[in-house]
Amino acid sequence: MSIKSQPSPENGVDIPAEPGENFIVERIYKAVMEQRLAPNTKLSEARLCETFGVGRMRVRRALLLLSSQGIIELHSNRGAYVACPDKSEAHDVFAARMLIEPPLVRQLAQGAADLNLGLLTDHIALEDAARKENERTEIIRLSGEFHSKLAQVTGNKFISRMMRELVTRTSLIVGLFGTSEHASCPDDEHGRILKAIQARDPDQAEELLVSHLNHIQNGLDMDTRQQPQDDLTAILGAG
Amino acid sequence: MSIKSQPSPENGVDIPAEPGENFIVERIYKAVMEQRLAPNTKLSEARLCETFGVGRMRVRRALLLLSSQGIIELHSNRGAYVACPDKSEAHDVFAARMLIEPPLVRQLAQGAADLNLGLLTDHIALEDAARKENERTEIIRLSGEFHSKLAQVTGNKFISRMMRELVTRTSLIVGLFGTSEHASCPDDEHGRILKAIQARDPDQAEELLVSHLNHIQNGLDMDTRQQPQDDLTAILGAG
DNA sequence: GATTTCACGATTGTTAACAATTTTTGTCAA
DNA sequence: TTGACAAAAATTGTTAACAATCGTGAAATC
Repeated sequence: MSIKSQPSPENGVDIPAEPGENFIVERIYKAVMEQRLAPNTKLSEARLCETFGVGRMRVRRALLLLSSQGIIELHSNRGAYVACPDKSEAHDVFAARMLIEPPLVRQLAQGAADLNLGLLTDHIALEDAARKENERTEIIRLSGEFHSKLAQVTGNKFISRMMRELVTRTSLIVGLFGTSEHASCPDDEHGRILKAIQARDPDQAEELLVSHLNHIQNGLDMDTRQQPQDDLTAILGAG
Repeated sequence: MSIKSQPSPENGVDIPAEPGENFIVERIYKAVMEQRLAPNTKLSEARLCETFGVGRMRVRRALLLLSSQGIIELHSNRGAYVACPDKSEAHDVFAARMLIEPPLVRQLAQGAADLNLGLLTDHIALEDAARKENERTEIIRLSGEFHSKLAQVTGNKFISRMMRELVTRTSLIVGLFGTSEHASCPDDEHGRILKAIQARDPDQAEELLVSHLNHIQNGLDMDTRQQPQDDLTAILGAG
């Protein structure tokens, strides 16, 4: 909301003078998306204050926003913890995605010519590059972002928000229950979905997407869990 | 989040000792849903403080939450205003609903037998009653809530949240651009949709829903606007 | 040795005063 | 009357001190 958080031009150093709450939200959001912040990790106010060099008010506002997005959970008098979806929530997330994404890609495949599919082709390129370089966190983040960008090309901000939330949640779930390393988004399925969209083939696009989502689900084992991280500054400071 | 906001048992009076931020959020949310709070109405902190008998902190937290749900907008140093969707946003809302709701009712019509459709039948009864009594605000609110409840019967909290947000936004839009009085949700279309669901007829359910949404859209005139309300205490105090 | 109790430290929740900004009001001149 | 300008009032943003709560660990008791 406020504009102060931008790095001011007269500021010689690269460090922004005053990170706004949006900055903090984005930083934590990104860390969660890249699975650098494990579920159940505690986010203490004091820690975040010194990490971002900000007063407690900003941190608290950021935490409230994050909790309203379901990224963290606030326990009264006990602090903020990275959300830790259970089996039932995981089921709901995939059910919601199965409901929304098929008609979404179908619509894209039928879509008007003025759709900016370049966003997606560029993204696939990024994914390929990251896979070649074997950059784990980058691969994970881009894997999720592809689905967000599917929504973005509709240009509809509500659809984008919904998908963003579902994808974030999925990232938490995969981090919690994922088994094999490549489970997040196998091979080049994204590329094939995009090709089906470009070929204006709604049926195939939908089919590819559905089996893609199934692959992700099948890579989950609902009985294994990770333990919480703890060195926040290292995790949030650089990213 | 906190539990304090419940009216305590030992409290003889009906007035809750300390309304939590959830209470404030719900109250304002409801006022918006019933179109008692017009778009662009200013919600000043001091006003809300005395209306709810609460400190400024609670009010600010509530406003932040409401803004994250898109119900109000926060302008830096200028305060909070009830969201005022423009033509483009209105288009996006209906596009999003057209994407989500058809597969949703389709799924309900195909749905497992354990779905709690009683929630919907009860709701239709309430709508009929309100229509008979000619209670304007009640009719408006129930009209929107029907669609929220469609999502609720899936038992999926993500789908419910999405629909709730879209329905709220729709209420703002209808309030802003709606022309005729009965435009909100014509006749007994909800009842017929429910019947199609009960009859396990996905095609008809979807068709009825799509035409229903079209009716709502057709009742809008994107060139007329209402002016802001101002007596907050009267509006929020009783509802 | 195990369990309960209590007190301390650490963390979160709240309040009130202060600072900064915007909006309004009043004045003066054209 | 209208417009610009300046002071004042009202409103929002921020900070820091204070209060309340929770977790931990030591001491005491069984």
